[in-house]
Amino acid sequence: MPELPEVETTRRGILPHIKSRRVTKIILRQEKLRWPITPALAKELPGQTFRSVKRRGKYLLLGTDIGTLLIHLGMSGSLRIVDQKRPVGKHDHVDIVLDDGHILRYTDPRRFGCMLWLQSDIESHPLLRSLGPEPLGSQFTGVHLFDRSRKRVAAIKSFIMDSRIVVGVGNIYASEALFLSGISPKRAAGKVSLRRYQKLAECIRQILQQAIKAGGTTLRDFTDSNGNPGYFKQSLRVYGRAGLPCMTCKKPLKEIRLGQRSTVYCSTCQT
DNA sequence: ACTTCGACCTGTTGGC
DNA sequence: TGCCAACAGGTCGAAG
Repeated sequence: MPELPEVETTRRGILPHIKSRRVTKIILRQEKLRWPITPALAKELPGQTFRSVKRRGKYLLLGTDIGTLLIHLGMSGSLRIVDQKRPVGKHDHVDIVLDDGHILRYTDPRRFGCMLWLQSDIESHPLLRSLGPEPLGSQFTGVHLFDRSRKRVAAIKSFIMDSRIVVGVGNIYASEALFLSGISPKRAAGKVSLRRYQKLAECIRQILQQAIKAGGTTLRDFTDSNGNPGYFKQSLRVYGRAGLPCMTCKKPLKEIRLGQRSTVYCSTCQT
């Protein structure tokens, strides 16, 4: 489900509801996520007040005075603000009950997400330590992509989806950004010119910003923290459009697999 | 250091 | 209608 725009949409949605709110209790219905939810989390979070709600790549970082709650939504996770009367669904694994009676509810059918309690040096945590720059930050440039890609033979799509290179670019937006920049997803990362990487960096930034503005992409079930879908799906040019005409040249879009991910592109417009 | 691939899960879709 | 395989927005960690 969530790539960077969907995670950012979630962050913005929950921020006003949880900032400065104290956790009164936590209800664990299923602790087996990608990694198990630890007893330490259940023990230490109650009583704490959320001071900050940040994002690093696709990780959400909910800061308190004594630790940080790190949440990843995996492939199918979501966070919603609900009230206490809301019925509990099959995949509603965690409720974080707040002092105003609302609940921050974590739902995740596939359980690829995680919820970890971090104490001390967030930066050096193994999951965060090796992450590349934020695509919407000033560190992310065409020069950065060019420098990191020299001698690499992997397909450029796999390269830009590698979180050590740049965070937050998943299958949808990688496909879209490559279409916008006219680069074939199959091209070896190491054989792309600086000029083209500058264009690509610009397109990645642009597509992510537009998607955030639209509230993310809802394919089947993504909604923001209030239950509203995102409207970026209608702006997708290639993802999910295999066989349909290219919006530029009208030829049918092709579909291949790269790094086990389905990849749609235009073999005429992308070279 | 880089690349590939299996693994983790459930739900949906499409073919027969 | 049922069954089964394939696939889905992610990414870690082992192995080559």
